[in-house]
Amino acid sequence: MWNPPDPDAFYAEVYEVVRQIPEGRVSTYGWVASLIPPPEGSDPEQYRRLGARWVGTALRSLGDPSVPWHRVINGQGKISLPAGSSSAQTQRRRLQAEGVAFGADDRVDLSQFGWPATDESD
DNA sequence: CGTTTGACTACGC
DNA sequence: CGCGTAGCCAAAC
Repeated sequence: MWNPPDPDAFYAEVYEVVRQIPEGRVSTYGWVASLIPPPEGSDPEQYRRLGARWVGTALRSLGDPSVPWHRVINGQGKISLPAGSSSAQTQRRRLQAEGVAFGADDRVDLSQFGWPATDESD
């Protein structure tokens, strides 16, 4: 089982990865967790699932404006924050300002705006 | 210091 | 494809 030796370090890596998200692109909690170097002996699948929560927890108490947290959404390609919340509206507006298109369900096409891009050559 | 919740995700129905 | 449940662990109360 994955036991984070340094939670602070994990959060720092989360912020680092989030900062690496280019403008006009979005990523998911699971992806961010996957991008972070997982400890040896831990299953990537398990790691991704668990990491997603730590990523969210890390961003929840995040107070660093230099981290583009608004580019981080859930695996459904939607803003995890409650629709109507000031944070959610700010996040969506910021993404739209960067060129990220939202669907009818307020969903973002990860195949197009998702980062890191897999299908797109980038 | 014990209890509850949570910026998630996968699986079952 | 939507809702409910299970799992994980740290932060908030």
